[in-house]
Amino acid sequence: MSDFELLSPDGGALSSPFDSVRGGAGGASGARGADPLLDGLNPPQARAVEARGPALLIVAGAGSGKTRVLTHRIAHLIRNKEAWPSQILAITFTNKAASEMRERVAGLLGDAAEGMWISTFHSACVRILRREAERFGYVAGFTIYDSADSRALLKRIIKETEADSYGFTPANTSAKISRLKNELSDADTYAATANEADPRERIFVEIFRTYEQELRRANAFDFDDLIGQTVHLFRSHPDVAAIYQRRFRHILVDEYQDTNHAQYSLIRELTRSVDPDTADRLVPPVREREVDGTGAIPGASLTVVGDSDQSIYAFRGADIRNIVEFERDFPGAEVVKLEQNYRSTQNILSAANAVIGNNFDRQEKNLFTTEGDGEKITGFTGYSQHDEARFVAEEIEDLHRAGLAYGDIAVFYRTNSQTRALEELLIRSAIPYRVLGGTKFYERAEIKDAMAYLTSLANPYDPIAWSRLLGVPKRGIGPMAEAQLAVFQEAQGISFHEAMLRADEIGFGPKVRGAILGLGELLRAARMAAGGGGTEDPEVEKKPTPVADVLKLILDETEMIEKLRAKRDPQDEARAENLEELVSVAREFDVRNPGAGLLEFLTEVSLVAAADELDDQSGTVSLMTLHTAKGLEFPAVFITGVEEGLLPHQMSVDEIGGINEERRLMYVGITRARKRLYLTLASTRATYGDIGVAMPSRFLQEIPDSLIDWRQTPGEVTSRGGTESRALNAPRGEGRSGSRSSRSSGRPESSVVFGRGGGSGAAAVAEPASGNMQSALDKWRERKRLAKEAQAAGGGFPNLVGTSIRDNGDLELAPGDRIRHEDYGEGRVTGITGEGSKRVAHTVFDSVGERKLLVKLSPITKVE
DNA sequence: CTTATGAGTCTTTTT
DNA sequence: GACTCATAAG
Repeated sequence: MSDFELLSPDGGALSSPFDSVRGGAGGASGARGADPLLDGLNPPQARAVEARGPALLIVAGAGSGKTRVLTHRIAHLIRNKEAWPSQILAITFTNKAASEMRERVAGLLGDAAEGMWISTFHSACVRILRREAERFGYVAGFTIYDSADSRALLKRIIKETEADSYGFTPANTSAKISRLKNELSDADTYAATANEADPRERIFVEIFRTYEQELRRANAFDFDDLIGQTVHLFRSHPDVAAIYQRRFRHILVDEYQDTNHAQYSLIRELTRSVDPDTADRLVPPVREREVDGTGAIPGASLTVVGDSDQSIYAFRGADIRNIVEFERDFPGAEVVKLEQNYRSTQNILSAANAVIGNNFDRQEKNLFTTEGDGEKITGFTGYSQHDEARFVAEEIEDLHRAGLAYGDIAVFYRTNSQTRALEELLIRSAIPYRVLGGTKFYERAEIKDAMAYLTSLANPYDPIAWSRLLGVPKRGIGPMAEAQLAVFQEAQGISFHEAMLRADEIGFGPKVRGAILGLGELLRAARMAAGGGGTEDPEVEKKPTPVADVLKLILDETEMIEKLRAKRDPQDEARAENLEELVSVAREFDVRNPGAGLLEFLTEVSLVAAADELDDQSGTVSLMTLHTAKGLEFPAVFITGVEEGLLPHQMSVDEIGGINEERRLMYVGITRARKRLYLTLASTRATYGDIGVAMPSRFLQEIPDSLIDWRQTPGEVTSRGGTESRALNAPRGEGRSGSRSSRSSGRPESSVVFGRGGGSGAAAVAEPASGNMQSALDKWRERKRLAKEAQAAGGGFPNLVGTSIRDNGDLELAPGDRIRHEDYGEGRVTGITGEGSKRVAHTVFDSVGERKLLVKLSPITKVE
C-alpha cells in the first residue's frame, strides 16, 4: 500500500513537497514570468509540454528533441501541482531510455521526482504481475522465460507430440505462438477459428495448449505473456484494473509507432475510466476530487510520442495503425508535430528525407535544421567484407586522430553475422570496441547454466532451469534419471527440489542417488541462504542475502569455475572469466539495489535489452544492428553492408510492406548520425560459407549524388584486393581534402553526370568525379558478370584475403624493424606499446602512413 | 553416461 | 562456416 501514500493528499499538504524544489534546470530563481521548463523550446515543443486534455499525439521526427519534451512535460505537470509523481507512468522502449528519462526528470525536479513509474512495457507489467500474481493462479516468484527457454520447452513438447514430422520446429512454432500472443489470442481462441480438417492446425493447437499448460505448471511467463497476461488480468478483474486506472493519471508512451496490439490494449485498459460501482469499492476509499459528477473516476490522460517513419518492428507485431489512427482511437486528441531537427547536419537530413520520401504510404514530413550543410556523406565500396571492414577501421582511426573519441563512433549493420569481419579488423587495429546485443552475455551457455541455479532457487517448479542445472557440471545424472525424477515430481505434486531430496524412494543406483541427493542438499542450503521460503525457522528470513553471495556459494560448491579451468580448451578460460564476471555483476546489483533479492535480480537480467549495455563512459566504438540503434545518436556513424539482399534484406523483399520497412530501417540508421555519416558496402560477401556477389542497395540510388563523396564507387572496385586497392582509394584529381564543402549551390556538376546514365559506352568513369552512381552501377554490373564467370570457371577469386585466425604471439618486434602487412605493404615500426598478447606495433607504412596494429593478430611478417 | 565424430540446418531484425 | 543434433564408441 505504501505506493499509494501520495495518492490522495489532503489539500493542505499538496503544495508542501514542492516548495523546496526550485529552478532545477534554469536557475531563474522563482521568477513567475518565464517558465524555465519552456525556456529554449521552439513553439511546437512548448505546445507539447503545455497541452492538456485527454490525449496528445506528439509526432516527433528523428532528433527533434522528444525526450526533452517528454521530460519537460512530466516536470511541468508536477511543478504545476497538476499531478503527483506517483500518478505518472512513462513507458519507454529500453531500460536505458527509461533510466535516462528518470535522470533527466530528476535533474529538473530533484527529489520531487521520486515515486514515478518510468520503465519499459515489460518491466511495468512484471511489476504489476508480481504484485497480483496470486489472483490468477501464479506465484509472485514466477520465472520469466526468454526466447531460448521458450524454445527449450517447445522442443520438448514437439518431441512428445511427435509433431516434428509435420514440420514443426521450436523456432517456427515459437514465432507463431508469439505472433498470436501479440494479438492477444490464446490456444482456445485460436482453436475456435482453426481449420479442424487440417491436421497441421490440429497439432498446432495441441502444441499451443500444452505449451500454455506447461508454462502455468512451471509458474513461468514468456516475454509475450508479460504484456498479454496483464491485459487479461485487467479485463477479468476490473477491481484490480481499477487500482491502476485510479492511480495513474498521466500515461506517457514513447516510440508509440512500435507498439503491438497487446501493448496497445494495455494502454487502452490503463486509460479507461473506473465506473462508479467499482470506484465505490476501492480501498482506500476514493475522495470526492477524484471522481466526476457521476461518481466515476475519469480515464487517465494519455500522451504518446512517435514517428511512423521509424516503425521498424512490424516483425514482432508492431502495428503502425496504432499511431496512424490515434486521433480516431482517442477522440479529442491533439496532435503536435516536431520537425525541427537538432541532431544532424543538413546533408545528413537531406539524405534521410530523400530515402524516406520513397515510401508512398506516409504522411509528408520533412526534417530541417538550421545547423548548416556540414560535411558530405562518405561512400565506400570494398571488394570484400574484409576490405569494407578495413576501410571502417582505418576511417575510425582517422577520426580518432582528428580528435573524436571512440565512444562517439558507432558502426551499424543489418544482421548480427556481419560483426565477425568488423571485429576482426578492429581487434587487429587495436581499436577498442564493444558489440551491443548479438550473443549477449546472458545468452552464453555458462552464464545460463549458473543463472539456472538461481532461477531454480526462486522457482523450484521451473523444469527448464532445473533440467539445465542437473547436467552442469557433469555429475552422472543423465536423461534417464532426469525423466524418472520428473515423473516422480509430477506424481507427488511436489517441487523438483523436494523430489530430489526423496531420491531414495525412486530406486536409483547408489552412484546416481548420491549425486541427486547431494545436489538436492546444495539447493536446499542455497535456498535457505537466499532467504527463500524453504526454511522452517521464521527467524532466518529477514533481510535477503546478497545475490552475489548466493551465487558464490553455488559456484564454489559445484566447482564450476575450477572444472572449466581444468579443461584444455582455451575457450574454457574465457568461460571461467565470464562466470567471475557474473559474480561481479551480481555484486554491483547488490550495491545498486540494497534490500532487493534474488527475484529482482532475475527480473532485471531477464529484461535487459541490447541498447541497455551501452555505457557512455566506456570510450569504445559501438557496434550494433540498425534495430538496436533506434533512439541513439552518435557524432559519427558507419552504416555497413548497404547492399541488395542485406539492406534491404532478402527475406523482406517478398513480404508485403517489407521494402518499406527496410527503408525505414535505413532512415533510422541515417538519422542517428550527427556530423559524419559513412555508407559502406562490399561487392562480394560471404554467406553460408561461400562467396556471393552483392549489388549496391537501391537505397543508395535514392540519395542525391551530390550528397555523397564516393571514395570508391561500386564501379571502381577492383577484383584485386590487398595492397593495390589502396592506389584506387588514393585521392584523385583535385583531391578530396581541399574542396570538400561543396556549397549548397554547387550541386549541378555532379547531377549532370548522374543524368548521363544509360549508355554503357559512357565509359570514362575513371575521371576525377567519382560520384556517379548510375555509370558506376553499369560498370559494376559488368564486373559482377565477370566475377561470376571467373567463379564458375572454378578459378575463384584472386587475392582473397584469408580470414584464418593467425597468431603471431611469438613475433618479436622492436622500433626500427621493417614489416610487411597483407593489406598495407611494407612499413617501419616506430614503437611498441602494451604487454603480452595486447602488444601494439605503431608502424609507418610506405603507402598508407601511420597505423596501429595488434601484433598478435595482424597479418604481418618481419622483413629482414 | 560421457565424449567424439559427422551430417544437417541455418541467418533477418528483439523485448 | 558455425552451430546443433543424432549416432556410435569409450
